[in-house]
Amino acid sequence: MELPSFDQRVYAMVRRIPRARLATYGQVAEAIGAYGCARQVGWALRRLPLPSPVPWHRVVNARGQISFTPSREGSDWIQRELLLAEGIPVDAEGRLPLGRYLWVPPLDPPPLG
DNA sequence: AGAATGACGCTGA
DNA sequence: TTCAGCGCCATTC
Repeated sequence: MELPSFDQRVYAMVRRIPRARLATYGQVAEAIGAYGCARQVGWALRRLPLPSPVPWHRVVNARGQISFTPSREGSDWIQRELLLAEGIPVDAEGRLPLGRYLWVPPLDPPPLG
């Protein structure tokens, strides 16, 4: 068996974000045991072929804002549309009420209860 | 190998 | 609250 790659772990974790909930890059990184690797999470999502079953649009930055950049070639605006479709209000600058929709990541399994 | 880049995050002004 | 600066680290050149 081959250990899951970093990308695979990111995708598996993002898949666990429920509909109409939001997570930050840092949150996802920490949840897969890669604290401090928020940027790598962004790259992993960037490599995701679209469309995808992975709810990548539910991941935003810690400032509660969609990360807009030309390098995304429009996926940032698609992200805004997908979030609106889930009922999450997003203003023209990509800002959203992160606190009200923040996802609670699964905690590390305790050693023995 | 060394430098630049970036879908990030925290701190201080 | 907004903004600049710095730390971060895999990827890319």
